[in-house]
Amino acid sequence: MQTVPHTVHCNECKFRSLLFNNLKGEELEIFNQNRRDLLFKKGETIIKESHEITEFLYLKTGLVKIHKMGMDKNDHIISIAQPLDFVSLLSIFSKSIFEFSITAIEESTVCAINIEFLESLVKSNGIFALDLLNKLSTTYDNIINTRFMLSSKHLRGRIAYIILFFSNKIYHDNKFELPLSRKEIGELINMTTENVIRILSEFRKDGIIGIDGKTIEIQNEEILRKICELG
Amino acid sequence: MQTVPHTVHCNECKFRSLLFNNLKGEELEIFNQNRRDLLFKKGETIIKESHEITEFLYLKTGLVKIHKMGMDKNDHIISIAQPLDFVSLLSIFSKSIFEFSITAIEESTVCAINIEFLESLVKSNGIFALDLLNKLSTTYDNIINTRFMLSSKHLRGRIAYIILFFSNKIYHDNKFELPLSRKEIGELINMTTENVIRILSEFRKDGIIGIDGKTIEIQNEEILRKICELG
DNA sequence: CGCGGCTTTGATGTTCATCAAGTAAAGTGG
DNA sequence: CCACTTTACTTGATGAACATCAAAGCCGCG
Repeated sequence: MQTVPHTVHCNECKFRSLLFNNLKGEELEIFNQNRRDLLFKKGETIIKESHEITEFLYLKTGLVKIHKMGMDKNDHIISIAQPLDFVSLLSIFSKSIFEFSITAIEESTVCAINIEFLESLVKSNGIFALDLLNKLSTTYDNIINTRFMLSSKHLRGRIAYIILFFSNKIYHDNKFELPLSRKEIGELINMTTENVIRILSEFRKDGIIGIDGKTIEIQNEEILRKICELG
Repeated sequence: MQTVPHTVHCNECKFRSLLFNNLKGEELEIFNQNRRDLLFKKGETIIKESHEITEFLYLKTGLVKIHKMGMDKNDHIISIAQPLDFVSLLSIFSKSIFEFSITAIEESTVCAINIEFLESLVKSNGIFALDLLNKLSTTYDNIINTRFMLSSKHLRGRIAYIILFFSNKIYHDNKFELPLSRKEIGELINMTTENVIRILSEFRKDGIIGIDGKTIEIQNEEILRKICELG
């Protein structure tokens, strides 16, 4: 991790519209003084579960995984987050320690805001509070709905889902490089590494996708969608 | 469903300490005018998913299930909520329609507050907003953590968990009446009705629990805990 | 009284995890 | 830079966990 100089004042930040649009003048000035920018390389830990919460972080560029160690001592990935998802919002207002770990799966930059300052802002600016409630609720709903949907699918459906997820939601391209290892994909959609590989190979043999190492190319999105929906 | 007369003014409400402790005098008076009490019998629908959100509801007495229809056209129970869990808080700030259904599984009374009034309160009272954020975050965290834990357990572990859940968290008694059918238990912990029955019988044969219709009595909590933790 | 829903048990088959074993790739130290 | 270790990837064989199917008893309700 590396602290980087503020490239832009909050005034000019393109993420301002996200949540901080209602902050004006002096408020935004103080805001700018209570934040710092951080840079994480691929694989670096951004937040470690059970550590104390002192800052609220949000992702400006990159890609991260939200994960947690299960009782089986294996790691489980709860969600993948990209910019505009408010990654560390989770559990920030409910506990004094983080419930989840967050790790960069691509080089990521993060804006960190002092948590006490954020709380004082909620108290003094009602519209900001409402925006925050809205964003928080949406983030959680998405996680619950996704896990809910995945849990009623078979292996093939889950693999299809995750390929479509990276293609449509993250990279917006039929061809992309998987940011996760086969093992991590298993941790994300609840299956063994062997079966991740097996089903990817199966899809390749059936001409649904092309595989070259970590590069995936969707060759038949129609079928992939059907497998995702029915499987 | 039945609208019942206000039994007590918000001033005297024992649930005030939950969330509304910071409302004083006039604020609380207006609050009292913007709410109504509702009574639901066992089995009645409190909230239907995809319906418009006009009120924020919270449970004063009884027990409810939060559930949702899956793509498999089967119902899935996401969580069981009792008084002090803020049932309809979920998705209230993120969408204009409910994401989930809520159904009474025991006779329940609910306090309903106009949603626009609640929003105006968030805007004008920062401490109330912070309390709400806190409660919302806790509610969601609990759901995610519970589902997370259940998903890594085998059938026996899940059944053990649910028996302990009702015994320790809901009824505070070794002997209790299940508020759910075998089918609903399956919907809650993701297994078929037949397997719910099979494993309950197994536990009975092993002398871990006693079963008489819907009445369950825990006979060996030690073992049940071990099955829950290891299974 | 009979119908539908809930419960129970057994038999069967599918899905998936585990085990084993080998290849490829990627880091590590001399 | 090359031997060495480790980590990631891949495929097949086996068995366990679990869903599905079938059949029958039970109970509440119109």
